[in-house]
Amino acid sequence: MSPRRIDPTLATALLEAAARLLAEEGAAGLTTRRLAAAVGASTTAVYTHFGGMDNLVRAMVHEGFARLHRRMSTVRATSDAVADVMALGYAYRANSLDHPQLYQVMFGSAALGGFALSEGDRQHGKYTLQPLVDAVARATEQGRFRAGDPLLVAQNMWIALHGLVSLELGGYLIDPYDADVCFEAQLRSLMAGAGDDYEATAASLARARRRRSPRA
Amino acid sequence: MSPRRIDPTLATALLEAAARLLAEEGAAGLTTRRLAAAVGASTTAVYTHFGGMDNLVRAMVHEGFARLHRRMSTVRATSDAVADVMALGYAYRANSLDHPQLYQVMFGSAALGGFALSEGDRQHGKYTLQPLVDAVARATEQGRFRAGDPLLVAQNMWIALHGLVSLELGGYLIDPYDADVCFEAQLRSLMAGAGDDYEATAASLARARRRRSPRA
DNA sequence: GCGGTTACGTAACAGCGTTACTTCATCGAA
DNA sequence: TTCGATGAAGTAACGCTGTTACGTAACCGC
Repeated sequence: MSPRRIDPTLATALLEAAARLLAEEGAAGLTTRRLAAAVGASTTAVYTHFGGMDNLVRAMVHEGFARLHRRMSTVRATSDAVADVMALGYAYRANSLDHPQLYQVMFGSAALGGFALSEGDRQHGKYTLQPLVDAVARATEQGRFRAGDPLLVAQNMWIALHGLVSLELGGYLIDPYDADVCFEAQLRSLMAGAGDDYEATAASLARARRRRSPRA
Repeated sequence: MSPRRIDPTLATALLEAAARLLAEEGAAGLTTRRLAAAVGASTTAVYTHFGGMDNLVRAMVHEGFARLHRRMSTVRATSDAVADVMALGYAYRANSLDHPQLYQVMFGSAALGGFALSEGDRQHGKYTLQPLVDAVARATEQGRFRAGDPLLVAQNMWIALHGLVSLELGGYLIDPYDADVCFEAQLRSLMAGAGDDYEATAASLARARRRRSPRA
């Protein structure tokens, strides 16, 4: 086949095709050859533009973190900071469920060609967590959470949220209690663990639930 | 090479070699050919004994769950049920850190040839959680935890623990707070979230810490 | 118009899981 | 004691993977 001079940037086409392949067929379906076929190019395109499959995956992961951050940023601060924290939890989980395969790649739950996050990638993840840290700080100022470092509290909430999403996506939550039940129970437990009054959390949870974004 | 009639059971030799390969070189190092070379056999040995790579992995995962259950079962019930719960948390994390690669395979954090847990495998995981459910039930009876279904409470604790271990093994917990700090902070938060008095938890945590098993 | 750079395709290499097909050792029965 | 069956092992191949050496064609600055 003769060389083609069609796409303005084959790189973006590759990224879009990779995202589609990953979403539709999972990590196993994302191969250089299928990628090349999807954009009508050769497998070497991946190497000229990204230097290898792992760098392409890294670019996708960066985009995933950016989207997660965008999604978290849509949660506005209100006078009920605890509701804000839980609204962020809803946003986090909703984003993960909208892009399950990408989430599993982002957090290592799907090995993709020996891909591993670099130090810089982790800084990206830290940045993503910032809206939650802010909300926790405000909840602490409002006296709902007991005194403590908002970063540590937020990190522990994120850890628990990740555990839930990770096990939910892996299909480990079945039993009598499915992921929805576990999620709301965990939100209440997390707020109580941070110092909020158990009953006060219930009212905030109702507010947070009303603020759920309809779709990504 | 002529056929060999050496091993009493090549199946167990394969499993042992697989465990060693996985532990020493990670999921990427566990291939049929390297496995065959490790036991001095051909790749077809995997198929005659396990019917495929994924079934061999499944056998390893079952062994991993069994070992986790054994480890959890070494935590004895005491008069301080909250300390028991946290001691189980220590045991869970210690077992995971002793077998990090296996843990990541067990919970899907390392794709191994399209391996996926079956319904029966999940029942196995449920069985593993039982010691924690019992401890939570006793903490509830002792009035330390607020009234609620021990299974749901235990499941949420497990979810949070998995989140921590998963992110720790993936190298996501750096920052000012490393995994050790996050772990103990999370234990306190979890107990408080379940209804325990925040200060009472501190004393129980000290007891649980003293009970840590030295090694696997 | 021309030379250098860059982007791309072709073809190949090594390695992967998997699977016919063959060989050989063992065991039970006549 | 010999014979047939069973089953476990090896050999070789298929199709797939990521990756790379090499050739070629298009673009860009002069």
